[in-house]
Amino acid sequence: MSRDDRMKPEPVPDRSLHRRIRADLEERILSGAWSPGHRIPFEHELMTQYGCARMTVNRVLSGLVEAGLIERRRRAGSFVRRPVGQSAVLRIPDVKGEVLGRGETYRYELLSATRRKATRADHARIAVAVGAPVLALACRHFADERPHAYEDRLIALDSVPEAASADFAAELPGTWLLAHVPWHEAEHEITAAPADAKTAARLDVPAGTACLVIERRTWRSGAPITAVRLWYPGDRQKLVARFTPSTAAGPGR
Amino acid sequence: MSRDDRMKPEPVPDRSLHRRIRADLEERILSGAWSPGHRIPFEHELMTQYGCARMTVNRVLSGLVEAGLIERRRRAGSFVRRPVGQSAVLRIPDVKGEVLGRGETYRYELLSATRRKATRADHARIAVAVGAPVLALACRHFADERPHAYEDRLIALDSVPEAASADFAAELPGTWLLAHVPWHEAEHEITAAPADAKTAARLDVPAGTACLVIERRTWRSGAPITAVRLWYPGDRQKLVARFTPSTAAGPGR
DNA sequence: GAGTGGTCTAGACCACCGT
DNA sequence: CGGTGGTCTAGACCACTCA
Repeated sequence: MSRDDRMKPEPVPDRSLHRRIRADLEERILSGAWSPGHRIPFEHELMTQYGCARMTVNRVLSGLVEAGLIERRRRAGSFVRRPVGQSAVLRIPDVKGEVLGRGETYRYELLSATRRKATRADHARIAVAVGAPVLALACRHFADERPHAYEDRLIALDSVPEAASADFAAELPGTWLLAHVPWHEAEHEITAAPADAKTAARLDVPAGTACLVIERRTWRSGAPITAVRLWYPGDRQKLVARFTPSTAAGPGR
Repeated sequence: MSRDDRMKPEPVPDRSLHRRIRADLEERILSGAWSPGHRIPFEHELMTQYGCARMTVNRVLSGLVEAGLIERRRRAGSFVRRPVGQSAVLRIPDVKGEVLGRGETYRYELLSATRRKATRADHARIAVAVGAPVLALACRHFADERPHAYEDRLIALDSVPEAASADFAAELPGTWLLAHVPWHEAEHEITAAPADAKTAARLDVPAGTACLVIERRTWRSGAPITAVRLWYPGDRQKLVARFTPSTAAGPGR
């Protein structure tokens, strides 16, 4: 209404209208112009401002809710949320890709592959039934011919029986699993630990070296798939996580 | 059409219709019933299946795109995406909340607060102009009266001049900043490192102890706000990240 | 009671792209 | 060319909640 001609969707002036509205509102929130607690305009006000239907602004505002930037209360209005504590989107690196990405040569070595029955320790690690068949793998990742990471992996064969016949000397277990088990839920646990003698030897560092240890457990439809523990000498590996409010975890979702 | 009575939105049968459709589709994708590359039904097919308007299924499918679960191509259809490598939503714990959450007592101690001009090292750390005023803080967090974390923080006073007069002996710097600098972008860097002699003494652990080190840099509208480095004895702290495809980073967004 | 957001409809026009 | 998704409209009814 207030703008020139908004009857035709315009051949993407910058982007679509709802994207421009979204960007506008995000900018105001991120810059602090609208600080936490601020009540942002009602849908019908934004409707008038942008000369569009309510559905359009509603879609934008719903998106902001999902992104955790605002919260909405009936009868009251929409409000800028207080920054969500500290959450971040972390990229857990794919070892091979990460090494190659730094321009170093990559090599992978399978140290051992053992098929056995799950122990009590295995159960504690990944909740696979004690006695169920598992495949235990140990391998090393090299960057420029220096040991870069040591990988200790368990695969639940009940969930992924095909893994028993896969050739993990030729193919990376992680890659193979990703290709054979489409979607999954995962949990990552990140700690620092001193390398024990055996691990230190495998990584070619002094025993006790501070290592970054990433343990990843993977399920599919609740069934355990794999657990993998990656040891990186601390000075060799960094994890980087970026936080922007729009990537932050939403409210309760 | 195929369902009983879909004229009235029904008083939330389970949830709203679009949520149920969303859950249905997610389930099929997550379970692997629709594996990567699978073409999911066209909008008009879903429309018929659920007896709703195209706008409704479109909203669901757009959401799945944003969540990174599917990709859509005009004329071709919508397809299940290959799992995104390894990304996860990580909760960087608020030290105080995390300690209290475990039922331990929490105490905070400010060791030093120094106002000075930014050095070259400060610039490298947080890109504050050399010579600009900064506030350097050192503090300790105690859990059950044992040192739990050592915090080394830098605040750019050009960006947050009020920080100069804040009483950081009484209030946690992180909390204070969160309340005074509404939204921000942040970057986290997670590494493992052996504790140097000074840090080890502050944490009351032997020198060389493997520590989890989290460095967080925060900006607001591109201007540096603060950088904080947290040292946790490795056996004392774990970071946990959960990955579910719907929280995974989307395609290009 | 009145005003807000939550949801949904039944259309519509367009851009794009594969055949 | 035809069919797909991308976007938008102008309504509508409802639930909730505050005054």
